[in-house]
Amino acid sequence: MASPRFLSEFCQKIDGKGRMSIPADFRRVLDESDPDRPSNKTTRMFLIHGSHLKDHLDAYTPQAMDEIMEMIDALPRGSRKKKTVSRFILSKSQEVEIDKDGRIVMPKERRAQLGLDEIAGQIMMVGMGEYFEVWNKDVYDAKEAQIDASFMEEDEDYFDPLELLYEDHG
Amino acid sequence: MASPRFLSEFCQKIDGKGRMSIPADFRRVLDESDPDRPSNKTTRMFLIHGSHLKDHLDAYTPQAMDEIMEMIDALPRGSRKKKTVSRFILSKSQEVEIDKDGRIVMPKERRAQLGLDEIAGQIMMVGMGEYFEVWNKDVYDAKEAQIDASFMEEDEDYFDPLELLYEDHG
DNA sequence: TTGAATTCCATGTGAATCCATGTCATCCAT
DNA sequence: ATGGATGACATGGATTCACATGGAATTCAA
Repeated sequence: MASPRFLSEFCQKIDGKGRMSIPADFRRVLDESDPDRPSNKTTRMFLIHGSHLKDHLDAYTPQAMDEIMEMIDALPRGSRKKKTVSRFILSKSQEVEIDKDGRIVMPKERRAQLGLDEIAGQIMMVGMGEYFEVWNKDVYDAKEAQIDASFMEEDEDYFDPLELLYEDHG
Repeated sequence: MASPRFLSEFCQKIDGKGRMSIPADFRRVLDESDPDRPSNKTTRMFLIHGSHLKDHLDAYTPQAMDEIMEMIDALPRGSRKKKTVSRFILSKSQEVEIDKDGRIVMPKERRAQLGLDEIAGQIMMVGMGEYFEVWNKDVYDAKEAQIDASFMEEDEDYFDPLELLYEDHG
């Protein structure tokens, strides 16, 4: 993957109709990752909400989603593995379009899942390189505090995630 | 790493809008580390602010950041390690551009984090070889005094950091 | 026909850009 | 050596523009 990556975090509002802006930085990544998209077509992305993700969604570029789907295709028909992956990924994915104002409409069921049903709230979008995560901001804040705490107590006074890249096993 | 390194410390002002000059010495390192950058594009750098850094930021060249990101790319999709590193590094990184006056705008949340919200203050930039650190000057001064003191008491009357380079395990 | 979803337009805020000033070191000519 | 010119660099102000977001208008579906 030499394409641009999703970096940083962005907090956006979601209104009662489920409309939310995709951060301009993320939009650029989505656009650039789909270079031969005809100019009359809008930018698209894929939302995954398999139960393994629990309390958030993953958002992928069409390109990355293609790669994943091709890897699934390559698994033998009828295999348990293929069925499991298909169940968790394919059946739990949906495509959404970005309108000319840079917004998507979050599907109703997703809003309910994130605890945003019928109310306007705050969405946190979290860059994870090849994809980004979509969270209810309140949930994310809590989760993050919890993760930070666990790493900090584990490693006492010193912890640097870069060191993980040089460990043998993980 | 054969590229030029970030050396020395520099103190600069940051204004109410978050604008701050990157020291000319550091700018040269950034420029030289990105030799095939098209001349129409401005110099860039990456700021990392993961919670492991606590009270400061790390600033990387695009080149160094690419190396890190490629190591992350190489990890398998869905693996715990990839997710952990992505969460601590990628979601806590942002690209900033250096304008033609040699300045960046420090993002608002970073200013808040460093305790520079809404006020003009002093920034300390500290060369660390491959990257440099960005501190609120007041915080840095305090921290440095504290670090110096701790090493001196720990090792009584003798301490030389160069010796660390020859220890077996660290 | 009525509610829901989609498209279009309006606007305020913050970011990017342009221009101007001041300061300091270096170089050159006197 | 001295004084002045030159240029690099840091920094301040002002203007322009992009973006997020709210609301209205229009289309679609039941």
